[in-house]
Amino acid sequence: MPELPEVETVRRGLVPVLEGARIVRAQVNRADLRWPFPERMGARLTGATVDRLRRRSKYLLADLDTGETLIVHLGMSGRMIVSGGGAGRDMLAQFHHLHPAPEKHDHVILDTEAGARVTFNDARRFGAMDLAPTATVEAHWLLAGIGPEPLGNAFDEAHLIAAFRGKRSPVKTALLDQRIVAGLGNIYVCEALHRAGISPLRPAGRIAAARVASLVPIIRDVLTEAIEAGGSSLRDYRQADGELGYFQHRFRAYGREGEPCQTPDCQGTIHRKVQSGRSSFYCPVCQR
DNA sequence: CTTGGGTCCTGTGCGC
DNA sequence: TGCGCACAGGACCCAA
Repeated sequence: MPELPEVETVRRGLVPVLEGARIVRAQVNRADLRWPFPERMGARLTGATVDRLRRRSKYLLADLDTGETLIVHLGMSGRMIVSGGGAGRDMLAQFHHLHPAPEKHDHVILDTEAGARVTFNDARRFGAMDLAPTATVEAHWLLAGIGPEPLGNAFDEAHLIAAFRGKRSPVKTALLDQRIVAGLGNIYVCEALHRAGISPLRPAGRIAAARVASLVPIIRDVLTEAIEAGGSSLRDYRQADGELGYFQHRFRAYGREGEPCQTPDCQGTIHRKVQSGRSSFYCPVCQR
């Protein structure tokens, strides 16, 4: 499920629970997700305090006071469910230190000293967890090749123009390529291309530089709006489960096959076309 | 090197 | 109500 905005929403939901919190129990219910868990993961987490909870692309990074960083990827269906203890939690649950009954696919359960519980649930098991030294975590094989953060300074017009130059693959594919820009997935690529008026089918290297440049602020806007929509309901800790929040009602293209295009003065209809196994939603009239 | 297709896994929703 | 199928927001791996 989660792309950058959802992961960022999850991170913000987890910060009050995990930052500064000591993990007193780590229950690991299976040996792997997409890849094997690191050796003795439960033992290496137990007793550790989370100094900081960061995000890089679609990865959550929990820096521990042990010198290691817990790397978490939610895959397609991963959720972080918060229950029990800590300020702002459900009062009844806080009082009774109650946690919801274990559910199918609850793979990792972390309990904090303050009585909160964070449960990693992932039905499809495309998610991942690993531990790496904090000092070199950016060089971890999962993170090493990832491009600039789209909301950071390194993502700019010059970078995107250079990255697209000579590329024959469709712009849809190029924007999904995490080496070019971090954190975009199928939904926000569809949304950004729709706003930019660029067809997802167009080869990336055959888009005029000015139009490529226009994608930069559009990508920033789409992601920022989605984060704000997720963040607007963060008072409810359940938001930390990574659901799409209210922004899904604001999609203009994604999931709107057959609906009229929302671009002003455009009479087109949103079409769906499968590109390398992924659905692209776009308006063939105003996206060229 | 780039590029496209296959693949991992379970759940859901739809048509019949 | 049951069954089969298409599809789902990611990203690695490999063949060409």
